[in-house]
Amino acid sequence: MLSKKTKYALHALTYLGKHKDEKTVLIHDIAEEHGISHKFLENILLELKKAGMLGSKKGKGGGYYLIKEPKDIPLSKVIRLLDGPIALLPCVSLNYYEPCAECKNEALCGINKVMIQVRDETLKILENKTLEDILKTG
Amino acid sequence: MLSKKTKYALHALTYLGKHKDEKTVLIHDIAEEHGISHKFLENILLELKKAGMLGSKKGKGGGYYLIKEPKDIPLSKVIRLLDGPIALLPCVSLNYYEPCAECKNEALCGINKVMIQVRDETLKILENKTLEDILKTG
DNA sequence: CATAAACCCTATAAATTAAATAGGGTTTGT
DNA sequence: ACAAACCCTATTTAATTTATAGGGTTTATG
Repeated sequence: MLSKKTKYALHALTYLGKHKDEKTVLIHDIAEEHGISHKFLENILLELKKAGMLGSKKGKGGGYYLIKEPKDIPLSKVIRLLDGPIALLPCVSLNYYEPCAECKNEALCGINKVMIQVRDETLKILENKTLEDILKTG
Repeated sequence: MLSKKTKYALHALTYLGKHKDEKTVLIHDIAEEHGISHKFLENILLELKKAGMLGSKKGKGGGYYLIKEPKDIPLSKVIRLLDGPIALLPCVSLNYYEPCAECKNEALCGINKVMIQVRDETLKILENKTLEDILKTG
């Protein structure tokens, strides 16, 4: 399951996508709309900003805004950023690889092999679903 | 990512699959092979047994054994049993449904809609990969 | 140019979940 | 009878997630 961080991030991105015509959107408004803690959401928006998905404007009248087209924000990117690996095991993660302690020889491990296949097929799904899909479906 | 419980369960099932010709296999042997705590693994094997994937024989000379064909043990079943939902959000889980607190109207939620699609495609993968795939690939 | 609005940043605390341990009970082959 | 091995439940520990706290910096506006 996705963490609340990722879930909140998706809600925030959706909110920003729906208010694309406005210059900026306040943290406060997103937090209130979904009943999320303002401060918790703030941390999440900062991470999204650092990752290059959002822009922001400081000072009075400031706020956040999307700096990418919704179709260019795949779920895989949001999930990786806030939740970490998409792979089911560390030994098959592309971005967060670590060997598995209980596995003596990865090259001979059938679990490893199958999980690589699962990872590749899962990635196909999560790289193809984007914020645009969320916006048009909602 | 999968919990250690699920990972250990997969290793145990794989071990049992590889030793299908022997009548029973000891917890101890599986635990030692993979450097897993005997007691922790014991709890996992009990769960697998209650779920109907394993049989066991008590007393001296006893142990565990597979009671299903490896092809009839899909990853989805093992993951659901030990890790819970496969869906990425509680509001789209088939087996562990719960509404999302931050979502006012599920019927109008684009995140919900997209996650249903992700769930269905993910299930296709995890229901089709079975212990047999692990055994033949290893 | 003072003020208030709003984002920026880091650290810490609280809550929850996962992982491991403990300790005995029951069954069964020899 | 005895020891090997599974069975069961509860508790403890560790790790992670979630949330809070507290100030810092920037900027529009009157």
